[in-house]
Amino acid sequence: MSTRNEELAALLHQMAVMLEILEDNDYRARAYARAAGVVEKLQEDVCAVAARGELETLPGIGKTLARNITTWCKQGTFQDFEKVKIRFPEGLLDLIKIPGLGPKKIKVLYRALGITSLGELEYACLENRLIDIKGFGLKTQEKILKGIDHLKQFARFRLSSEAYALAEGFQRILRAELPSEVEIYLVGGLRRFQEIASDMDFLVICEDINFLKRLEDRKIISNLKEISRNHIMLSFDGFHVDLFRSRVKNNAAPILFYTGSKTHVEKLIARAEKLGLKITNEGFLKEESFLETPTEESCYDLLGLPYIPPELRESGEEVEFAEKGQLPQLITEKDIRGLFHIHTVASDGVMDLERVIHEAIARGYEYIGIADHSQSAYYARGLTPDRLQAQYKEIVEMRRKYPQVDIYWGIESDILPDGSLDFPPEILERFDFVIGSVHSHFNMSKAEMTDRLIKALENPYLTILGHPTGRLLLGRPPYELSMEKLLEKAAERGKIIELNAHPHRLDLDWRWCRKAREMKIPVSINPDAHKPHDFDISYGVMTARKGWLEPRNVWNSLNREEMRLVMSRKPWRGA
DNA sequence: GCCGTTTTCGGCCCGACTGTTTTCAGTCG
Repeated sequence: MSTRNEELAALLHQMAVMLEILEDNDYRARAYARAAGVVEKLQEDVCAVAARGELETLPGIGKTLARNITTWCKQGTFQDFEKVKIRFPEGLLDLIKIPGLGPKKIKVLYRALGITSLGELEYACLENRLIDIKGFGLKTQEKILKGIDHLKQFARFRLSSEAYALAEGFQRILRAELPSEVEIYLVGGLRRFQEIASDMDFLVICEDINFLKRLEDRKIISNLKEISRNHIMLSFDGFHVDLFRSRVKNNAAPILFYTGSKTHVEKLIARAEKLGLKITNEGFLKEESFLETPTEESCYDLLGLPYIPPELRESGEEVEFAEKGQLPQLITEKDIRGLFHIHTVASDGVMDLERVIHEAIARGYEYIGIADHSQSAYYARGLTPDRLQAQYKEIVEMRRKYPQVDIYWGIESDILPDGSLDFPPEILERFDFVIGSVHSHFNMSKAEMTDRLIKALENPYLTILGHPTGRLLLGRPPYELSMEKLLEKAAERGKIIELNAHPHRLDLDWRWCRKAREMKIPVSINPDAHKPHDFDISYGVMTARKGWLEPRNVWNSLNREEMRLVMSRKPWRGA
């Protein structure tokens, strides 16, 4: 599936939302939504199908959609879309981000109150204008206000994946603009791999900063502000940028200084003092003269410390570990030998089983674990027992066809509100592994949710606890639970905890990874893959690194033979 | 807008929860 399919799917989806709000025929909207899903799941390039004139053979795509898609392939848009877009107030789409507001309610707000943006909606709420509308009330109004507040609070934040993409784009532009000898470095929290970012920091080593004015004139950047001689603020693509400047070439001290964290640097400064050294944002000084610090390694070397990777530079504790020579040997992507938690078209993935296998082989993995949704996850076409049987047959066939990779058969089983898994033991027993995940009933009390998950961990068939906190970064807060109690139970029962590598989740949080490591609970870095791109687990690995994890702490760093052995013994089932 | 026929139009994915109602519509996973 190409990105072109994703692009078209996004456009069709937007069309569906706009139609649902503007028009009264929901089914026209639904047809576009359905088509979006079909295009997204399509295994080949949609425009190749269009070129063959075979679009109408796809389910949910008739004459009109076939014509529109064909036009889109040639022109990047189609007339029906443009017509609707002209009639649709731009700011209205933002409203869908507010929890509890769907197309129906937005339609009412638009028609009854003429609301077309978040700002207008907030104002209407503050004037109590929502409570009189049919279907709305005080609670809804308060919930909306809370949602707007939440959005505003997080509006300046980006997922790390998005922030890195922006940082790369910004660096590319600077490189094109600047003479080749100018050095540009990403520093700050983003370099230390925080899971969400409110800004990005760069260090530029150069004399002349007039290039920034030129970029502002060309509207590539905006809000240019000189805070001090060596600190400039600006906006790039709506994202806040702090640009620090240094003039000394081949000097890594400012890189270290601006990468932080503040606590980390303070610890280094304190250590330097004891050694008769001084650290500033300009360099390392001994008796008022600068020392050579061409690399960060040389900086740490002057302090008698081994190199500390940026992602570890947080609380300052890492400096003490470095002093004792006890820094972790951090996991790398190369250490990951196989992937679990992969969805296929059998539930809500877009890849068929064979496509998944090709992807895994192409990426050099030694084993994979298929885990589609279970029967309760109706919205995700969760597998029923009879469909499981069909999948098993397919797995057996693929094992024969692709002996170069080990294929494990698993399930992502819903953890039901009472803590039970979604299939009886006689079915669960047949899987090589079982991931248990919460997908519904999030609003339980802390005690209830903890009990629910503990009961799931007590189930002998559960192998991995999936996305343990359920958080969606910048989207949904984690559910209330006692992570300490969960980890204790996991340790007691030999269970594995997932580190969901999806950039929206990164769950287990890196702060808990360290705890899991201390408790010797294996962490599995899982892609939760629904499409080929999701096989990229780099953000999961970075989270693991930030959580001090070493290869020995990570379950899927086991090699093929080691994994075979574990799978044959299934220690999580107990004695 | 699509589909499957009862060929020319009516029906179109589940279930729990919430907040609104006073029996249900909208949202969410």
